[in-house]
Amino acid sequence: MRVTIRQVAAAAGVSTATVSRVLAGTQAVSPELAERVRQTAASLGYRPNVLAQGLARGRSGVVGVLVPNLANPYFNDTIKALMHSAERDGYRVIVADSDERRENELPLGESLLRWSDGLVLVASRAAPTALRRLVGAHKPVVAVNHKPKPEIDEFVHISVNAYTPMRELCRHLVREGHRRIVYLSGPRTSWQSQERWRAVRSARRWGASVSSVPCGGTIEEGYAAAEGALGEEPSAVMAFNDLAAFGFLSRCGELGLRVPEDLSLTGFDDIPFAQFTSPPLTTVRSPLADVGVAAWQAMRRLLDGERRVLGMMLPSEMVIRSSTAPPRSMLGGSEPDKTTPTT
Amino acid sequence: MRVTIRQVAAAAGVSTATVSRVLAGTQAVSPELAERVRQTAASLGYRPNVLAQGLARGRSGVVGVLVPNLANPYFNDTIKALMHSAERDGYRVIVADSDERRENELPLGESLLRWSDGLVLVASRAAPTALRRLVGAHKPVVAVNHKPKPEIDEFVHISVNAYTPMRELCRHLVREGHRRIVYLSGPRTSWQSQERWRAVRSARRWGASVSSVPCGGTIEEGYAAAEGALGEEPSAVMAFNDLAAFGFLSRCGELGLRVPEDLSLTGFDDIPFAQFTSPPLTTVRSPLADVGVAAWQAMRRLLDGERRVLGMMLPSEMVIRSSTAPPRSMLGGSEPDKTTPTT
DNA sequence: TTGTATGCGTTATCAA
DNA sequence: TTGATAACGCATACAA
Repeated sequence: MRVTIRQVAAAAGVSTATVSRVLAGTQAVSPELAERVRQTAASLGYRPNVLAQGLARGRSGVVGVLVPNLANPYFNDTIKALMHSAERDGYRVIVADSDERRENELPLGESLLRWSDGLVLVASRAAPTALRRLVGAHKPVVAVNHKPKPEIDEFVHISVNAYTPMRELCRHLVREGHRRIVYLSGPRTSWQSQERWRAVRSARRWGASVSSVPCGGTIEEGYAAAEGALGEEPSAVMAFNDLAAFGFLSRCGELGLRVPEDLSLTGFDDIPFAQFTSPPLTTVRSPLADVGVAAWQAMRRLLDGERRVLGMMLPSEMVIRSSTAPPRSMLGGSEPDKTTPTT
Repeated sequence: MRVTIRQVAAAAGVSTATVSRVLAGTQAVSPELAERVRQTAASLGYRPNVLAQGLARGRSGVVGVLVPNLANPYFNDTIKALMHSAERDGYRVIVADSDERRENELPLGESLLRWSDGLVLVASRAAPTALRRLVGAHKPVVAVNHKPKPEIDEFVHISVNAYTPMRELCRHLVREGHRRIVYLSGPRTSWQSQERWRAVRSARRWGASVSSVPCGGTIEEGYAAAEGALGEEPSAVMAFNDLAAFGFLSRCGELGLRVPEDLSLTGFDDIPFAQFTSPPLTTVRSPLADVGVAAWQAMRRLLDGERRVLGMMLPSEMVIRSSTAPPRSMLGGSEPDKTTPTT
């Protein structure tokens, strides 16, 4: 059996209470005693039993994180930042993966809450009733990139502002001459996808015709959605995220379509490999790590008992690379915007 | 406060012992009583406190997983499979990320072990002394893709046989006519990288000249290593993994080198996007999910107290796609690159 | 400042 | 089959 606090107390000739106080630093102990306790604890290699600590303290020192899909690089940076932030504060993270199935979220969330002091829901697609039950556990819940629900205001929202940069990106495309834009939509229940589509629709006011094609957020779905989207004969395609854009790009290559010569393409997130595709992807840079850090800070405050913890809307910005360019009609044709002609 | 076993016992008019027995199913209880207990437990929404359970049982129902880098897609599928397998057996997974720094492994591993009943080390680069300390906790340790250490045989190994398919891939390249092969090596302390390089070296017996260029396992490192590797004037480049291959490929595009016309390129792992690059990547398919499942099965057995749990060496296979082709020298013969100059 | 004693919520041992 | 009750290892209110 492992060495317990009792053995340390015995070896140091003090009570278990003193050992506990010294090691947790919760109360003042005379320097000599403290030193002696620390010495013997170290020499015995004593490690407090976290389960017993948790039981006695009423909190486990663990937080749960629920993501739709661990295999999506998009979530990795966020989780990583969250995890490291939590680690620095002495917390451990347990994670679960709902496999993009909203019906998994409630049971998994409840399971996580049994182990943890709080729950971080990333890009949750859970129904309001499910969320209500999760919140009902009376433990802090932080929602990342989740649609704000006025009717359940008991959790803190950390979100990325997708609308503004996405709209800016549309504006950019329109300025370059694109008039026919297709949006490859993400998971149906994804709030972020709705926001991005809302932004794309706004391009109508600049005179573009836009439509939405069901797709998803994976490489495979982007690949599969390509032909349908091309049927709409767009000059620019805006994918829900970089993964879908990448799958789409791959299919374009097979079909002999060149990007950006024949077609402009944009993604979203700016995951690490977005700048390494051929051509490098025009996209929107999501502050992935910042989101993780912000989520932890909010969680930390909630765990510390703060009443009003405010949510955040983090900014993101357009990143123009080489997968977008003026459409062919602009290049050949009647030479509309004469950028070069000096005469 | 949450509802405890005592309240359920009171409401059902039985002892806490009976409630525990019914819900855990550890001992026979008369059907009527059992039913009554179940009813009241359900109606009260009783959930056993996992911390108290863990303390009383002497095990937490949690296993720890330590990976070098959570952001590497390579690990995602493995972790995901491991996690889901563990979930099915009622276990939760806590994960930590060493950020590719071997000095982080010991502290993180020890931290994980405090919470968990066992530890899975994925692609560990820890020093033998560190491993010895981890094993010293007397909890099961499963090592995934770690160099077998004869001197510490107290943990079970689950590995992928990289040597055989990598060698086969070399043979394939040589048969296609490649005589000058460069290997982009992975992390220095990675056993898998050593195995793969050992396989590449074996190409010497087929008459090829091979050399190794320091690189790493990330897109960025593959990108950065490109120019140095090209300096060796190889006709084929074999990257440590798909990520490095992808970075390399990206740089080639910038330098105006076409793959596979000017240069053949291979990866390793067959991560999801390998088939979507342009051109699709020739690589070796690592059974990522299978590794996760096998690691859990081994861990499960160890947790159940089995004495001799055997390790496994999982096979992997070469996947030929379009990033490899016979070198130009084979195509043109004595007419090296007369593609344009007609005169 | 230090020690004593109780509680945290379950499981498991022992009697009945 | 069921019920008291002692662990499990630690934290803390209370006393000294």
